[in-house]
Parts: sequence; C-alpha cells; structure tokens
Amino acid sequence: MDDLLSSLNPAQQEAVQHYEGPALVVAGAGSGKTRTVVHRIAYLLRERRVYPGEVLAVTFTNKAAGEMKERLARMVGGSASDLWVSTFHSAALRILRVYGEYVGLKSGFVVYDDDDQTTLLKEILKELGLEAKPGPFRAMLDRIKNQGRGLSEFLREAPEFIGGVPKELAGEVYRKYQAGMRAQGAVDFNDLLLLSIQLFEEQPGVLAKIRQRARFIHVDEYQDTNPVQYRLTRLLAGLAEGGTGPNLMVVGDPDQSIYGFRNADIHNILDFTKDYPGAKVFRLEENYRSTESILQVANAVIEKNALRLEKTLRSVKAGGEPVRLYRAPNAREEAAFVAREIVKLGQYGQIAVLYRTNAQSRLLEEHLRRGGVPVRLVGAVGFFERREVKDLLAYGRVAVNPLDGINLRRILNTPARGIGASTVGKLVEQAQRTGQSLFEVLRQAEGLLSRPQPVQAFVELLEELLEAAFETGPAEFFERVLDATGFREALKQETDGEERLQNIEELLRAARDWEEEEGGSLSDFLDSVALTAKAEEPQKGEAPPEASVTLMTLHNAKGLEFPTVFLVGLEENLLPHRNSLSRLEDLEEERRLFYVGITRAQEKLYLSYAEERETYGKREYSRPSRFLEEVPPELLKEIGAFGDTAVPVMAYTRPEPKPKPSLGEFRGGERVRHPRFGQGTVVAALGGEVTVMFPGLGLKKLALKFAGLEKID
DNA sequence: TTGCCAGCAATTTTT
DNA sequence: TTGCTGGCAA
Repeated sequence: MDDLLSSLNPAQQEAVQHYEGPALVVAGAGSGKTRTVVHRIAYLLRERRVYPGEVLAVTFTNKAAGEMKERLARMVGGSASDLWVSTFHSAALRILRVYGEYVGLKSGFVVYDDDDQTTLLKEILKELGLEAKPGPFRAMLDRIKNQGRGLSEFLREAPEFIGGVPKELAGEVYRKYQAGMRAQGAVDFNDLLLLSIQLFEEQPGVLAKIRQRARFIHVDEYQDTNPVQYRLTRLLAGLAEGGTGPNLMVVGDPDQSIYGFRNADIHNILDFTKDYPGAKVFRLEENYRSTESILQVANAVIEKNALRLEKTLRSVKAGGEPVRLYRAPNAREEAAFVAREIVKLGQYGQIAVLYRTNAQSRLLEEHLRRGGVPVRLVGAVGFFERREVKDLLAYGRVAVNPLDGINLRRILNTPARGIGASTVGKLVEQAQRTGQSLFEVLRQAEGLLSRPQPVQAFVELLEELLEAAFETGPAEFFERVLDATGFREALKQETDGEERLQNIEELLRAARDWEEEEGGSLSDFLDSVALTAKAEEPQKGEAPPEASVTLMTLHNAKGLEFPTVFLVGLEENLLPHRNSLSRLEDLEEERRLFYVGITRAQEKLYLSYAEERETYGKREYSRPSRFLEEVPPELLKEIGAFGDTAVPVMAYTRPEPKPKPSLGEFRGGERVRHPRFGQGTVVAALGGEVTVMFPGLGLKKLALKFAGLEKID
C-alpha cells in the first residue's frame, strides 16, 4: 500500500501520515494541496482503519468538492461514496433539511440567492418609505451575519448613518428583513451556517450525531473562512478529548487569502496553532506548477506582506523563460498588444488573461475577437441567474413553498397576464396590513379587486402546480409550467427571445440530466440549483472552451492554472485598487491578488500596464503599480509593442519585424530543452504530441501542453 | 400596463 | 463609457 506515499515528496508524505489531533497544512500555490488531502484520507482508511462514514471534507466551492470526490473515488473505490465531501453550505443545508424544525424552519423552506435577498430588501425599504438604495444595506446584512454577531453589537460600532439612513432605522431594516425571511419560509446563505450553529448549540444530541459522521475533519482553503465558518468548524471539531486534540486538518495558504471583503478572516489560519494548541504544522513549499523565473517574481512580491506565515516556494521546473513586462501607452494599445501576442502564440486554450475588474474585459474581448481569437468569458452572468431561468425556477420555488412571497411576486405577472403594478400593489399592501401571506390574499382577490378574473385564473394555475410539485420530477414540472402559462410564446415576442428560449431549453435539459444523475424531488433540484448558482455555464458558442482564450478576474482565477498567463492593468488605482489604498490590510490583500495571478502561470507570464486609461468615459493617467516596483528588475524583461525582442520600451511604435515562432511548431531534427529531461532532439511531432530523443533516457512521448519544451538553437 | 428616456453610479463576490 | 432605476407619457 505504499503507493499512497511513493508518489509524494517528503513534506506531503508527512502530512498524509498525520493521524490524530489538529494539523495545519500550509500549502503554497501549486504544491499539490488537493493531492495531499486526497492521499491523507485514503491513508486514514487503509492504514488507520478509519471508516469512510467518519470522514468529512469541507470545501468552499462545488467545483472543488466535485474534484475531490472524483479523485477520492479513483483512489479508494466504492467506499468513497460513504465519505462526506461537500461545501460548507451544502453540508449545512443537508443538516437543516433533517433537523431544521429544531431551529424553527418549516419543512419546505427555500434558499434565497443574492437576487432574492435584494428584492426583499427593496420591498422593505419601500415599506418604510425610504428612498435609499439596497446596496449599503446588503453590505450591512452580510457584515452582521458573516461575523455572526448580533444586531445590537453591530449597531454599537456602526457609523451613525448607513446608506444615508440613521443607524437605528437601518437596524429596523435588518429586523424586518429577518422577520420577512422567516415568514416566507426562506433562508439566505448565511442563515444556513448560522442556523446550523444555533442547532448545534441548542441540541447537543444532534451535534453528537453529526460528530460521529465527522470524526476526521478536513477544511480546504482555510484562509478564506469567515468568523461563522470558523465557529462552525470549531463546534464540529469539538473540544480536546483526553490528550489528543480534535482531529481537524485545515489546509490553506495565507498568501492566497483574497476574500477579506466577504468577511473572510486571514487570522483564522494565521492563529490556528494558538486556537488549537499542539497542532502540527506541515509546509508544502515545493511548487510543481510554475517555472523558476515565474516563482522568483511571485516570491519577491509576496515577501513584502507582513500578515503571513513564512514560506518560500521552491520550483521543481528550473529555469524557464523570463517574465515579460509590457508598457502600453494606453489601455487600447495594451489590449491590442495582448491580442497580437496571443495570435502569435496560438494554442488559445492554454492562455488566460487576468484582470482586476470586470470592466477591463471589454477592450480585451473586443481586440481578441477582432483578431479572430475565440474567447471564453468566465464569471459573466451565471446561467441560473438569467432572468428567464430565474422566472421559471420561481414557479418551482412557489410550488414547493407557497409562502415564498418574493418568488410569488416574480411570477404573478410573468408572463404578462393582466396583473399590473397597481393590482400587485393592492395585493401586497393587503398582505402587509393583515399579516397574511400573499398567496392567501390572492385567494380572496374577489373581494378586493374590481376585476379579479386574472388573479383568480392565476390562483387556479398555482393550485394545479402545487399538486404537480408533489407528483412529478423537476423536468416534468417545468414542462407543465411552460405549457400552462404560454411562457414560450411570450418569450418569442421579446427582443432576445430566441436566446432566452434556448436558455429555457437548457434548463429543461439540466433538470433531466440531474434526474438521471442525482435523482430526487423538485425540492431537491431547487436546493442543488440554489447552491450551485454560478458554477454551471453551458457554453454555447462558436468555439469550444478548450480552443478559446480564457478571460476572467483575478478572483475567479484562484485555484486554476494555465501554461500562459497575461496579467493586465498593473496600475495604481487598479491593482492595488483605489478603494484599497488606505488600509494596510486591504493593500496586502491586493498584493495577494497579484500573487495569485502570478502563480497561475505555468510557463509564460506577461505583465502589462497602460499609462492612460479611460475610466467611466474619462481619460485618466496612471502610474505603474507599486507592486511592479517590488520586483527586482533583473527578473523582468521589458518588451516592445511587437513582441518578444529586446526593443527599448520607448520604441513601442516602431514596427518590429521578427516574429517568433509560436509554441507548438516543433519539427523533426530540432534541438529542444525539457525542464526535467534536459536537452534532446525532436523525432516526430504529431497533433499535440512530440516525440523527443533524450540522450541516455531514450525516446519520450510528450504532451506539448504539459511538457514545457523549449527550442534551443 | 407598457415603454421610453433622463439621471445616476460605477471593486473583487467561492455559497 | 455602460447599465440600471424611477418617473412619466402613450
């Protein structure tokens, strides 16, 4: 069974063999973090005779959870299905679906996403006669709930005005929000965690039961936990028993903590050894991802931070091409440069362009498309967030939980059925006055409206759907909604009707797929959608994603890697962002963001900045990012506008002839260098594969994508 | 009830 | 610059 260890480096091996008690794995970027956790779990099962039903692994994203499950299945086979691998939020939801009544939840409760949350907030602001925008109040909600403190505690330290409203009144908004959520049988993402904590604190019996399913706990990306997740983890881990502390292994990298603005607290990981005395610390510092040149830049940048645990990434891939720096006269030229360079490189699927703010994507996309480069924009509007998809889903939410007033309002006149704003107003007002649910009021429309027919017809429709919700799976249910409401026909009338229709069909397909793979009720489907919202983005485009250049924010890039990375807009006020300049903690988070961007690159890294950029239609002059000055100049190679030649930067306008052959053009007879095997001669190149003769090693078939081959003359 | 236009604000956003 | 909201006219 030592195949569990033989493929690992010494530090990884030690972490994998850790048995009982708390442990912190400080896992640098590209150091084989997931691999280590997966092997550790396998090791527990095989060598320590731990039951799969006693292992919990928590991640932040569904993607990470999915990946871990998959790798575990490959590693330990069938018993993987007994392991509990999930996100914080789905774990909490699963618990609350079973024990929710202990904390006052009704059985059909729904999970509200950001959008629903904002709608409810707006409604409350209106009800209180406030003109304010919901934004600041959303932030207030998040702060109160993410920190897991009460309202009064928050108010004590809050500024006098929130969103232009005295803080006492803002507090009233919060109270109304909470009451509104409960009355509608709704919870938000934060509630999932907060109510789980409440459940555990009030019901020791339940906690004890859950703990049996979680005797060995792993928390991934621990640097991104907020105070609520911290407390939940602590509760699950329990107190030290008889010498050995809790069997809690947290994994993360303080240098990649970039969600402070979401109330993630880097101190959770920094202080782990104080919180859990006797914790063992394992450091994974060997980086398998990036070349030495790239890591040198990364290390130089991050060591300027004070809030960190000492750590230096060592590269396994020695050498590598120098990191290139390009200075553009303006943002347009920067985008043009990126596009030109990418066209030269080819292999679009291996390239990512990363930026600080979404607004930067536009110019880049424009120039790339103009150059005939297919583009994949990550993190635009998520599929489940499209209006028409949300509309259809709202029918499901209401059918499962008729108390859900927000979603009921959403579908009341969607598609239009003659229930206009004034009618809706009357109905909602009546509901507020009498304290009845909106659904209840709809049923009594006759006495309230002069022309109740449309509402009555709608109520009838709803009642049918309520029944359908019990009888059918999600796919069939949505079909019925579409048929009964004339949804498709209504969409066809709209401007983007065709596209929206396609999205509807996509939802049906997703529902059918889900029934096949997971199976379950409409309610289960809605749960899974609520917790996945952003993840799935069916790509229907000209080119498949693997042939497209990826464009995304630095935040979205965390956890990913690409052979070639362009990091653009490295300017003061952009990275670091203007709003993060005043506090040192914020500035360090910006630096980490830069660091995360750098460490995404495997082989080639381009940095760029523009001396002039239009912001909101106004021209602004910018200075290069202070982070660039932190990089020793000898680690960077400044390049001119036409690419990779040592042209003085000032000469960016001078046409530069000599195009460099792009990666991927290998021919027989050519001399190449491989990061591990050294020098060799190309024997054959076919598709994405090259066969190379290495003296002393023989013939090697290499995937171009991963090999990191370099031509030498 | 719908549709259009002026006015305004504008990081990042795993769940 | 864009994209959304609220107010008002048809």
